[in-house]
Amino acid sequence: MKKQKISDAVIHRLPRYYRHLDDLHSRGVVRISSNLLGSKMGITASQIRQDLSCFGEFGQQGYGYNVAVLRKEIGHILGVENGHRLIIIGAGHLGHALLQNFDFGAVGFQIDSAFDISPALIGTEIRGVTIRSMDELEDYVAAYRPDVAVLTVPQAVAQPMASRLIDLGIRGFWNFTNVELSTDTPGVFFEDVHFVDTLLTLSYRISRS
Amino acid sequence: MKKQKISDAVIHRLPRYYRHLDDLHSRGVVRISSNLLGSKMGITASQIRQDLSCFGEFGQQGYGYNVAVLRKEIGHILGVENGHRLIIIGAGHLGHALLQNFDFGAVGFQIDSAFDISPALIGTEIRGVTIRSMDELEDYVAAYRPDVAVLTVPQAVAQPMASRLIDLGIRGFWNFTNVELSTDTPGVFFEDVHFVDTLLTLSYRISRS
DNA sequence: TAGATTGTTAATCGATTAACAATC
DNA sequence: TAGATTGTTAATCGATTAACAATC
Repeated sequence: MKKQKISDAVIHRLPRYYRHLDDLHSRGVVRISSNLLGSKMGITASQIRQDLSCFGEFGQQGYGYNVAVLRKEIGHILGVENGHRLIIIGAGHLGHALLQNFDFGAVGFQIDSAFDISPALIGTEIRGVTIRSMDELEDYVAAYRPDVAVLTVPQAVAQPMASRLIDLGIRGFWNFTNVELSTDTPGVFFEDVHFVDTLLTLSYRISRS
Repeated sequence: MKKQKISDAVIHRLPRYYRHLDDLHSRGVVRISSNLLGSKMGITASQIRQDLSCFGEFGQQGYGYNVAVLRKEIGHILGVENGHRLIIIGAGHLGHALLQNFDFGAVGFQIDSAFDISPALIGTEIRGVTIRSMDELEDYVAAYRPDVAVLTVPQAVAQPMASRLIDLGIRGFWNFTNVELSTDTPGVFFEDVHFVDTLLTLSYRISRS
């Protein structure tokens, strides 16, 4: 096991490993070799072994990997057991859709609360999550200390809202606003879901084939 | 200008260039050097010039790049002028949110129609787009030949639905199902929006800081 | 034991950065 | 003209793949 800095390339493959192992696990597969997993995922066995070696030794010569064990280990590396707590900022159509469809629990997140400015939404409840007024944000975060904010607000208020939340101690942003956010505060992470970028990539590919 | 194969790394930076140039353009900036654009985007000037050289010569020595021109050129490379046509498969919460919030026109896409199986939705209209029954899919696609399908259906029906659409001639999938799709048909592209993966990446980062 | 498959080191490949002549 | 900045070639860096001894 090397303990050098983990590259972004490796980090971005971890969730994919987790997803595939979860799939194998739920289908009752007990063991898998790097070779088999690689062909299932369309990458080389070498890369899988190289990636995993950044974090430890999870396999066994002549046998391969125990699916349940490896799934658990990668889950641990990703922090799915840490019980991160999350608030949703903006309960419009997208926030609503995430609340309704997305299985936060399956990846170890717990939805604490949602916030919006619309009087029509405040006080209502979606899937057991109460929508609160943005005015309560300061008090709420101070009291319950959530870790992550899901940002689904209009572009114009994205950066000010992020800054406000960072001041309150939020350290992770799942950012759906299509605005690139920034901060001077160290230890704050932005994970952007840029819908536009992926659709443009698709446009590029179908335009030249 | 080199005309070798364009790497994925370059392709994935193109939408980002486009987004930043669009921003500069809308703010009235007329010219920009690779150096300035690089510091705005957090990448090196060298990389920008190297990337652009894959597609042509868009700058001028001693001057830099004309923002409007470069924006248009990259838009052209991405195919935003091609008027791609798109159908939405699954008009649940997520499909609904995309219809309501996402500016397809800004990236050169036109929403043709949406499809669902829910009788409560069929026949209704969202932002001028009619929701049709899935039963009409074959006739509709045969008649209007859309290019791309947005897939927001339950996981269980994702692959069969994709296969059905591929048989009808759909060549691009904007895939929100969290299922990895596949096909034997050449010239079909999948662009996945894996919510789970990005949230897990965020979990990883906040777990070790 | 023999076969299989790991973890790791070395080799290769590709992507990023640096340097600089060309030229606006 | 002099200064600025490109496009491109060369150098460096990092990531992927191959190879193989270790060993279950």
